Amino acid sequence: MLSVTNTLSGEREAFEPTDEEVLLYVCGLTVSDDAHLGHARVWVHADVIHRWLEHEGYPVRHVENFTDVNEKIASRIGEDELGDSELAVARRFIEGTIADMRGLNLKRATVYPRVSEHIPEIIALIERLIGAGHAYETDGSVYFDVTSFEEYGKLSNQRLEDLEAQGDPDERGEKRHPADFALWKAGGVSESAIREHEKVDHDRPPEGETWDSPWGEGRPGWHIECSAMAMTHLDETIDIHVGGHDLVFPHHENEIAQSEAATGERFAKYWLHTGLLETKGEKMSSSLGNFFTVSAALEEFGQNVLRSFYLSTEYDSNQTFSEEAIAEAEERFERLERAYERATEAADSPDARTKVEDEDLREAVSEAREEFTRAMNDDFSVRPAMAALLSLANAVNRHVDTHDEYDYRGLRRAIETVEELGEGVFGLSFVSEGEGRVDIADELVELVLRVREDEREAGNYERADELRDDLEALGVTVEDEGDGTTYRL
RNA sequence: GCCAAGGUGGCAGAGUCCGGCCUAACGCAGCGGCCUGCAGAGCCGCCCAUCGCCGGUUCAAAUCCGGCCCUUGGCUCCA
Repeated sequence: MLSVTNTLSGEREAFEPTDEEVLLYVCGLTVSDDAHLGHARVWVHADVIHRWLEHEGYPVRHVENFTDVNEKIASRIGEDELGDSELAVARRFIEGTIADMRGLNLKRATVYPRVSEHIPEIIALIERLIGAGHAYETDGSVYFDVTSFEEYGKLSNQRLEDLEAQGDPDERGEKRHPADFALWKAGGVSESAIREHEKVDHDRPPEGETWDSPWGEGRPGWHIECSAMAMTHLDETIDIHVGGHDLVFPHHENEIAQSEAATGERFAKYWLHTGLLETKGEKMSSSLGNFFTVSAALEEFGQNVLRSFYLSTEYDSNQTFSEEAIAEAEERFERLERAYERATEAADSPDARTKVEDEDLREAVSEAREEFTRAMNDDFSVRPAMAALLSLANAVNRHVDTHDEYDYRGLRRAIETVEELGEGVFGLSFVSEGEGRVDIADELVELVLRVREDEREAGNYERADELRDDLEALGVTVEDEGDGTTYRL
């Protein structure tokens, strides 16, 4: 039923996990800075994929790594209050990232492995590669020999000759082939990381971590960690590997090479790559400095609006971040939320009858479920799935608008559908955020509304409108209905 | 230069794999009506699309084939 677009084949393929449990690996963050909205885009889409798989009855084992050993992290040692060691700096950003993830209402991964805690596994994998003749040691560093893996380039459709031609001879150093990549790097952090470090005011040298290995003191290369951690926490063959499009080459290409060279097994069955987030035609990235951090965005827009924003484009397309796009995402979410609230209120009201049956409403519910399922099974097509929920919202509104007595069962089905799909699969939540404060706020708002009602009854509409405007300025939207006044925080 | 993805209404964005239900979804913006003291929300309706360009296949193409133009991403740390 479910089909996914596999970067490896470039085609849509039927999804068939190896075992009952789906093994999902998400290429996580290098924690050298606060996470930005581009990272969150991957998280939310991976989260929806995870949720949909579970909804369809697949148990999911979800592994998402934190890269806590990296030159960039080391270069920030001693900066501000970040910490006085590479791992301390990393820990500080991991904490922030976990908070961001919670703020976005992501389902927890099964494991969040860290590179620094998998050095023995990494070393073992490198030894295995050397033993199999796929890697060589020079001066305490170990490189993967790309010419030893005949399928090298199969993910990104690169040919070794092309890669060789474009390689800068000066950068080749001790590598046999320009595309060879480091599995293990001798010594501490590089010169460039030290220079980067010295640009800022520091009181300590950028002493990155080093570990003992059969080749002497050193640090793991960038790509090997993912292979080692995926194999440790999942298996030698995983089902789904998710990551940003910018990782296809060289990162994922190298992961395939080193993993498959070592095990002789296919590393990942399905490679899913998420599109990048852009601002004004440029990708959002730490190095370009054009980013919006997740925590700032959560503060400003809230988790529902952000999720709604990400869900307005398919996972594999690029998306542009703009104020207008956020505003539209907010409208979409609120349209759904209002309908949900209306349905709840109508179902709970005395006008709801179990003997009333509105065929249109009930049909709309089953159509929405069918369409949502069809869309999600078609490579997680989130946008048409959202359209299905919005069509259901329309049917709910129409039902409530045109009936004096409500179809209780029909409304319940609509509510359950929105809860199951909108909340359960899309991870939206149709309750006011910050519920803790709502209790007293509610009473205060109601108090003001009673005053306003008196003014209205007395015909003092000017005064009533003033009160409404003042409430609006505080973030409370007041709406008069035929049978009373409602408000939203 | 090499590799990949994409060009659909004012905006955004499905549909393209499996040609016809596409007279092109959902939404935002705009316009009209209903409702309403007004506004908002909601409902109903409308406006806006030679589906990048050229050629081909076909009874039939946004969808298939060929060529061209343009945009974005990767080839260096990157989600």
